[in-house]
Amino acid sequence: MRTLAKDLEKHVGKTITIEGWLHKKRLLGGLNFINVRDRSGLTQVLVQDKNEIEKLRGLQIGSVLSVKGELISDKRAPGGAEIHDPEIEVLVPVTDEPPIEIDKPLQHKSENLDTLFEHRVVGLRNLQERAVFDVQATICSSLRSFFEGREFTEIHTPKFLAEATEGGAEVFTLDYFGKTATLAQSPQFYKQMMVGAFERVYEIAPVYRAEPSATSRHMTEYTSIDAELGFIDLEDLEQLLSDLLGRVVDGVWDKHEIQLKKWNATKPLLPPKIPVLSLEEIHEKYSKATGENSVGEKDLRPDEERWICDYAKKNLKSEAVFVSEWPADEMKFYHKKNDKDPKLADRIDLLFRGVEITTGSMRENKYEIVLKQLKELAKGDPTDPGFAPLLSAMKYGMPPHGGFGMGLERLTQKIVGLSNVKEATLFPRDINRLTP
RNA sequence: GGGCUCGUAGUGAAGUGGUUAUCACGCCUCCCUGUCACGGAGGAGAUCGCCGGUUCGAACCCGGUCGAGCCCGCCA
Repeated sequence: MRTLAKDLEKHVGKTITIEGWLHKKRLLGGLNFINVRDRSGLTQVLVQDKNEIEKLRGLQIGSVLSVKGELISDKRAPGGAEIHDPEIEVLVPVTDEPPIEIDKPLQHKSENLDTLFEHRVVGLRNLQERAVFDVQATICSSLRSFFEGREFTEIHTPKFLAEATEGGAEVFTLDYFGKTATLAQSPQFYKQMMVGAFERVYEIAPVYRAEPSATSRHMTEYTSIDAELGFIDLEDLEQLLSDLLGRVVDGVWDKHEIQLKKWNATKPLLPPKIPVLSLEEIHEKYSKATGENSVGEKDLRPDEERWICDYAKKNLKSEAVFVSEWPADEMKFYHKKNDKDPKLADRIDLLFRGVEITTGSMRENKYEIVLKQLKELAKGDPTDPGFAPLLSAMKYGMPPHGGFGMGLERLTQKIVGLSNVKEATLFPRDINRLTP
């Protein structure tokens, strides 16, 4: 019967067996300490018997062990208890030195990220590396519980698509039994169509972008958190996102506070309602403060995104900020124009700690208008099998609806405080990397 | 797609023209009875990314090439 590191306190005084990976050796001569890692943490073992310590000679960190012995309470031991007089069985000996250190924090300098990713398989055994993905898993479970609590249905949409796309981002094309298929750059059309069936849907799944972007915030494959819901307006969407981000941050800090401290992460300042600033308002503030003139530009510069987040943290007590009032002539065909000012689109971007993590919008739900916008804005053919199903959903009754897409890795990156989105990605894919 | 920067033991770094290429971590051997970034002594490990050029002499200067990073554009 195997005991896990997290359950040690229940077994003090008993003989137990632990199984896991050799994580650290500290050989002092007569007294020798080894740490064994399992899924729940580390267990310290005190080895004094020369024959037992001899079994570990030449064994590298990562060797798989089974250790049987008496669990003794001792306040000098990390965790308050340790195994004494062990009988060690080496299940899998490892003799090759690991290519990357796994028993102390790794450096994350940007120049050396390549090494980190090249040896990801072994590097993730490092507890501090792994913590990033424990946090990411909690982000996902918090999201699922948030969405379930609000009666969203989780859906799974296809990633192979016919050629027509929403425009904007570049798409990958591939041979599909003689036809050309594309990889989904977002579940946009599908989640909208499913509002007609479920009213509220969400999906957490990979999307693919063929943009030749080599930056610290772009990848060719990333995980998109997509949600779409009917019978709402733009303010409802803002409040939903405010609640969601707050819930995720609370969930993560409740569960991983100790690990986050090791990353020097601080809990983000987030008010119950994230402040909203218009695009033009931000341009004006930025231009006035920096002397760089961005007034009239149809998007935010990366530097502007960083600047306005600093501004919001200092002046609005929020490390997230919504950007509203985007120009309608730059919008996607499925976006909805503002009722009062048709020069504007009902779109909001969510900036968090200097980077855009979300784009959300109200969608045009009237069949004739979507049809018109498709032709004019996307130069799309309504009979194209890529567009026809969406139009069909509109034709047969779609309520006012809206939704958003959020980058899971960017969110993880900003919560942990990493400088490159790839550090928050298990096996990153970018224009230069397809392995491991 | 444009611009800038960087490739030196397994890992991270120092070395800006002079012949045995330096340091730290890791690894190996020995010593060490409370370690927890253990400590001490010794040792192994590098055709200085690759190709060519300049030079009496190149890790260092020049050209090319391959690889990587950052910024911009674009996006989540």
